[in-house]
Amino acid sequence: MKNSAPSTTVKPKPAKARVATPQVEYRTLNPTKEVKVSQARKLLEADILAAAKRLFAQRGFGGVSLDHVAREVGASKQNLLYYFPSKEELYRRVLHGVLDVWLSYMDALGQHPDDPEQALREYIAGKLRFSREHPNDSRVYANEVVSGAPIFSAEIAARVIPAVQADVAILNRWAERGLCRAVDGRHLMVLLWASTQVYADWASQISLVLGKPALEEADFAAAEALIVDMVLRTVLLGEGKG
Amino acid sequence: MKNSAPSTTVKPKPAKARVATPQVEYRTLNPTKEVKVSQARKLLEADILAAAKRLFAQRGFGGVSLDHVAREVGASKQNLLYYFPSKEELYRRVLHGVLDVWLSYMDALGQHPDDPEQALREYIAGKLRFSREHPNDSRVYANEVVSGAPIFSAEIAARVIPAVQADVAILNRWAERGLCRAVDGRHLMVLLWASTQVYADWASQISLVLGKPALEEADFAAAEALIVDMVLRTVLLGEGKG
DNA sequence: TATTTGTTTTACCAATTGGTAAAAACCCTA
DNA sequence: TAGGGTTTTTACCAATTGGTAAAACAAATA
Repeated sequence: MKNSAPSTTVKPKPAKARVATPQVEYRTLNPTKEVKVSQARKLLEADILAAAKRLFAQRGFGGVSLDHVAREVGASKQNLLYYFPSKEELYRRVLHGVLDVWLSYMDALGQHPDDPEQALREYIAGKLRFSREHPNDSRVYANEVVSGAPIFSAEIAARVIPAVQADVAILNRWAERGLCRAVDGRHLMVLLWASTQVYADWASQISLVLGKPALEEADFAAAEALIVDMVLRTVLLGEGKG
Repeated sequence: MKNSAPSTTVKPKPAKARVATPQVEYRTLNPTKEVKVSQARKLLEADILAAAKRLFAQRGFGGVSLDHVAREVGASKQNLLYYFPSKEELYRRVLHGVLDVWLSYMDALGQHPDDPEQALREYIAGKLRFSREHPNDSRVYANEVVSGAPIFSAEIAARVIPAVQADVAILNRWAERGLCRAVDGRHLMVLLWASTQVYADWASQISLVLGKPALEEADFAAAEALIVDMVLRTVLLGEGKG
């Protein structure tokens, strides 16, 4: 637990294999060395961000210490602070990346301007793919929003809200053109977020409900089928009332 | 900020007005004194639990310090530790209360064994009422589940899962009796939780979407209308396919 | 090779963390 | 009013927190 002896013991952990998503421009070089040394340093930054994301997802901002993040990547806290000047700045950087990913899975509605069914199918599929492929991004986002978005409400207002409004506008245009039923687009969007992201954020409880240790692809497929079914029944024109 | 001078300065804050939900048995006494003194002491415990719930909801387990909770109710940390022997025990007590409330809003399905429509309407209405009336309960629960339920997975498995299974069984029986369509009840329950609790957990973002500082009753009514509409279209027998 | 630049380590820091021990104050009842 | 139980305060504690300063080390460049 406590390795405070400063000078005698050498740190045994040799900076751990770097496996994080790079996001750093590669130069093609000598393939014998896995990555150029200067490159490896740049990678450390991405590595720190990845570890921080994982920890923030699990324990929230207040539940994570810089030392914890640093040890996770085999660096010292002071070394981490060389790359990120403060804990809040690190968190902000993580959130920024999360928001990028979040938004990148959200642009399906505009891809099919004349086909509500196809657009909604792809939107739901994309959002569920986000939950499956980036559960920690989803959880970091959820943590921040549940906390009242103390750090990121401005960025959400600037980047998420316009995207939502665009989607709502598309829904309204479809309704005007008689391509679909008129529903409250804002609440529909909320419902789509909720019902898809819950498969990342609540994975622990859902797997208890399903009686298996972790969610599998078939579970996501079943969720997708149900959500698509519900949404299309509601939004598409049909024999029903209203 | 720092009031570490121990002996000279007397704490100015005189233990703050107690307004928490009592949950403590009252004896009817002399109404001139608001509550009997010994009663007030019992109230402190409920007060601590209420403050802790609020803080845990906002900042998660790791983001809350005992000192913070204690100062919120005008007591000292050591005094708090007299009532709750450790931070984890305090958290556990809060979670326990939250789970009680959560479950108490979940028993609507069995109330109408022969009327799926009415049962589902009331279930959705009840869950949305929970989000409106107990947003912090919902957020504490969400925080714990997002974190992977490290403390409470056993209790969830013991109390929540059976309740869900009972509800799923009811849905299946309805389908067998031809009262409704056959859907995957487990995923339907997940969807119901997600789409109702999101109005507590994501209130900050939803109010941004709706362009108002806080959610109003009309917003919950609109949400209820949409969710009920979607669920009934999907679950009830109708003209549609499937 | 010398120097500059970029990176990491060592050594600190004050404040806060959860928690303990015991003295003091309070309250009720005999 | 004296005693006993309950509650609160005072006084500590070691460990951890986020963060700073500067020395030491490594890399690229002149």
